[in-house]
Amino acid sequence: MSKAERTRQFIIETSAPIINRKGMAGTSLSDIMEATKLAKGGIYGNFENKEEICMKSFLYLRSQLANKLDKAVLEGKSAKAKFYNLLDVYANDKNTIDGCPILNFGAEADDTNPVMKEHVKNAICSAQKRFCNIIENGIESQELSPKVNAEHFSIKVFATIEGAILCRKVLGNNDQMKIILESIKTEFDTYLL
Amino acid sequence: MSKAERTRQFIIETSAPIINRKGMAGTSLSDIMEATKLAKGGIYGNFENKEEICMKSFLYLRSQLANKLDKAVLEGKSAKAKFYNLLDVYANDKNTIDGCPILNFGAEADDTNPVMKEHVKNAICSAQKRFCNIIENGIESQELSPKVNAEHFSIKVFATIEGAILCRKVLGNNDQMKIILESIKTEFDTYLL
DNA sequence: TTATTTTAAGACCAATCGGTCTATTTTGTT
DNA sequence: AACAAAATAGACCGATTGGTCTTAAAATAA
Repeated sequence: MSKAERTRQFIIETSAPIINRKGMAGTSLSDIMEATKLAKGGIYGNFENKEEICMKSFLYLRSQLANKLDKAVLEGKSAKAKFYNLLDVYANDKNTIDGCPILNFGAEADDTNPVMKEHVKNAICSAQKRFCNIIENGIESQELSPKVNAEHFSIKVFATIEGAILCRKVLGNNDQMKIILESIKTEFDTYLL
Repeated sequence: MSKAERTRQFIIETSAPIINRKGMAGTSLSDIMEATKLAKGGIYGNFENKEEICMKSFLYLRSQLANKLDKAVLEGKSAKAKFYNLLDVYANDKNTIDGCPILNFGAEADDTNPVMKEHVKNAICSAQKRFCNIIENGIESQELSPKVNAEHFSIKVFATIEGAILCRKVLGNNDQMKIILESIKTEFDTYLL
C-alpha cells in the first residue's frame, strides 16, 4: 500500500464519522482538515473534491456496517440464530450510535445528488436482501413456515429498524429500540415451525 | 394581521419545503431570498437569524402534517377507521413526498443543536401518542383486545412508517410503503374483537 | 547515498456565507 | 392628503466556503 493509499484511507476513516454526524453540507473542509491534521494540499492531492470524500465516506461506513452484519449472520447456525444475531448488531453496535449511514445520507441526498442517492438505494436493497436470504433459507430448510412472505417481511423489518435508529438518536436512549426488536423477534417466532 | 406578520408567515411557508428538502445546513439565505423574492432586509427584519427560520419552518411543517393527521383520525368513527385513516395520510399525503420533517430534521439535528433536537423529540412523542390514543380508546370501547400493548405497538408502527418514508424517498416509489401499510393493517386486524 | 518521483504544506483565489445598517419605500393613521 | 411608523431594499462587512497552484519535504528507486 503506497503512502497515498494509506493517506486516502486515513482521511476517509477520519472523516466518515464526522460526515455521518454533521451531514455532507454541514461538514466543511476545515472540519476534515482539523480532524486529519492535514492541510489543503494533503486533502486535495488525494481527492478530487469534497463530494468524493462524502461518497467514499458513505461507502466506507456502509461496508463497515455490512461486514459486521454479515459476520453476525454467518455466526448463527439456525435461521432463528441468524435473524436474532442480525437484529442484535443493530441493537448494540456502537457504529450506529450516530445513526445509520443509510438514514443520515439518505435523508440528505435529495434530487440534487443523484449519484449519492443511487448508492444509498443499493445499500437499502442489500440490507433488505440480507434479511430476505435468512427467511428464504429458513423456509427451504423447513425451519420457517412457507406461508411467510420473505420479501414483505424483510421490507417491513428493515423499515422498522431504520425508524428505531432515528428514534434512538433523537430521543437519546435505547428504550424504544429494545421494545421494537423484542416485538420483531416475537413476530418472527410465530413463523417458526 | 399586520404586514410583518403576513411576511413572516409567507417566508416560513415558502422556506419550509426547501429546508425540508435540502436540509438546514444545505439551505442558504440566498436560497430563501430567491424563493421569497425578498432582499436581506426583508428577511432579517422579520427573523433574528437563519436558525430561527429553520426552527419555525420545522414547527410549521410539523403542525401542517399534524393537522392533517388529527383530522383524519377525527373523521374515523371506529378505532379501526381512525387507525386506517391515519395510516392513509402517511401513505398518500403529498406533504411527505420530500420526506417527513421528523425524519429530515431529526437526522440532521445532532448534538450541536439541542433546541432543534428537543422540538423533533416532542414531535416524535406526539406522533406516537396519536397512535396510542386510538389503541387505548379502542380497548376501552371494547373494539380491540385488551391484550395489545398500546404503547409498544404505537412505537413500532411509528418507527416502521418513518422507515417506510425513508425508503420511499430514496427508492423513488411507493411500492414498499404500500406493502408495509398493508402489513400493519393486517396486524391491527388481529387485535380486533 | 543520491536522484527522482511522489506527496503534502500553505499562500492564494474568487465566490459565497450569515449578518448589519442606513436609506428609502410602503403602510397605516389622522 | 399629510404624516408618522413600520417594513424592506440593497450596499456593505468580515469570515468562511470549496478549490488551485507553487514550493518544499518526504518517500522511494537506483
